[in-house]
Order: sequence, then structure tokens, then C-alpha cells
Amino acid sequence: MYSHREIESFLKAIGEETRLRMIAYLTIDTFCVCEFVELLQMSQPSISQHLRRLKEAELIKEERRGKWVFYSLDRTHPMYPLLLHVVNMLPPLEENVQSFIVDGKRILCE
Amino acid sequence: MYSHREIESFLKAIGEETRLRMIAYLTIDTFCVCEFVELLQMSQPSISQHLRRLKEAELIKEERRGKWVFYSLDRTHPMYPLLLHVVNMLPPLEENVQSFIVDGKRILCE
DNA sequence: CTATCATATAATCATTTGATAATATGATAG
DNA sequence: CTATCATATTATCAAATGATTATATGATAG
Repeated sequence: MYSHREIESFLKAIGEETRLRMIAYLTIDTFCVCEFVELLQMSQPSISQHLRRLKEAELIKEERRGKWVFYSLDRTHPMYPLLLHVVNMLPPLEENVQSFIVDGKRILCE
Repeated sequence: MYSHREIESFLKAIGEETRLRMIAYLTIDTFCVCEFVELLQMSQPSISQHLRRLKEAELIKEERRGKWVFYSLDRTHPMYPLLLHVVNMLPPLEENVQSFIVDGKRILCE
């Protein structure tokens, strides 16, 4: 059970177009910052700041792999089922994630 | 199916503490402005403006009865199931709505 | 008609938000 | 070590948000 303030924080964290798109992608796979820059056609600082917002809400986790930082959904978060409910109301992803995996690796960055 | 922008609008409409409380009350019963003023201990203009926000999102309907304007949830709204999902995450109403119904009528206003 | 009650609207202001530009950090390649 | 790539952080600014104050509207009581 959450306080009204906590639910407000959660809804504010996810209630933004760019972050909704990020969350939708993250239900499919793990992504790094530069991939979001390509997918969402936004500046790197803007992407980083949106990811930080989601991280502060503890909805996503980050993991560094070499030069890259990969983000993934925290599927153990108590709000995760509600998050999925929201994502299910969104249009399907226009980009097929498979389409930019070639020979088993991502082609969006570098 | 809704656009990202529409889902954003919906989440912004409900993602505020006062409006979450209003929505929680409205899942139980219909309320007029002066009742919300008492229940939420906020100024009348502030209450009116929050109700307008919910009305613009088409989440609630209004109905005038004499001097009073009563608001109710639009349970036919496509987002209504998601709204209930959110309300179910909230703490139970501290005030029992029954407690201010005496002899079949409301005692909060006048 | 006039006074009053309930509600709505408008103006103002402080705070938050999201984008951009500039800069800093941190890891890897050579 | 130095250069470079990926990401984070900071400062700045315009727009949105929510509370307050003052005022307007709209219905009812007398």
C-alpha cells in the first residue's frame, strides 16, 4: 500500500511521453543511452536526464558494460504490474527491436 | 489504443495528490464542491480547479442540483479500469463516507 | 428585485519541468 | 599518458503547474 504522495511520484515519473516510450522499449529488452538517442531522436543529455528520473523512481536499473551503460526495468518493483497495464494501453512499438540486431549484436551505436 | 501523448495527458491528470484523493472518493460516491472543500481541507477555488482538470480529461461528469454541482466518475471512460488499478494501490479512505450521512442526507455543506 | 449561497474564472506568483548548450567524468584504445 | 568515445552533470530558460486572492456567474430565498 502506498501513500498518495508516493503514487503521485510514480505517476509523475512515468507520465511523460519520452519516458513512456523508454518504458515501452524496456519491456522488450535492455538498452543503452546511445540506443535511446537513436530510437527516440533526442539529444544525449535529454535522454540521460529522463533515465535519471526513472532511476530515481527506482523503476529501472543500470549496469555498466565497458563504455556503455545499459538500462533495464526493475521487474521486482511493486508497481511493475501497474506499469505493464499502462504499457498495454500504448500503441505497439513502431520500430522492431529485432531489426537493428545484426549478427547477434546491436548496430545502433558506434 | 492510445497515443503516447494521450496516455501522458491521462497520467498527468491523475498524477497529483489532491486529484488522487478526489478520484478515490469518487469511486465510492458522488460529491459536490463544498464537500471536497471539507474533506480535503483546501480552498474552494483550488478544489474547483482540480475538478476542472479532471473534467477536461473527461474522467468525471458534473451535474447541477439546485445550488450545488455534483461530480461523479465517468465509469464508461476507456481508462476506467486502469484508474481503478491505481486507486487500489492507494491507502483506504481515512474518512468513512457513511459517517457524514445523517438521516439520509449529507451534513458537510451548510 | 435583492441578498445570499455555491461555484467558476482570472490574475498573480513561486515551483517544477523539460530542452539545450557547455562542461565534466569515466572507460577504453593506441 | 593521451585521445576518444559514452555518459553524466550543470546552468539557463521557457513553459506548465498549483495555490492564493479577488472577482464573476448562477441559482435560490425572501
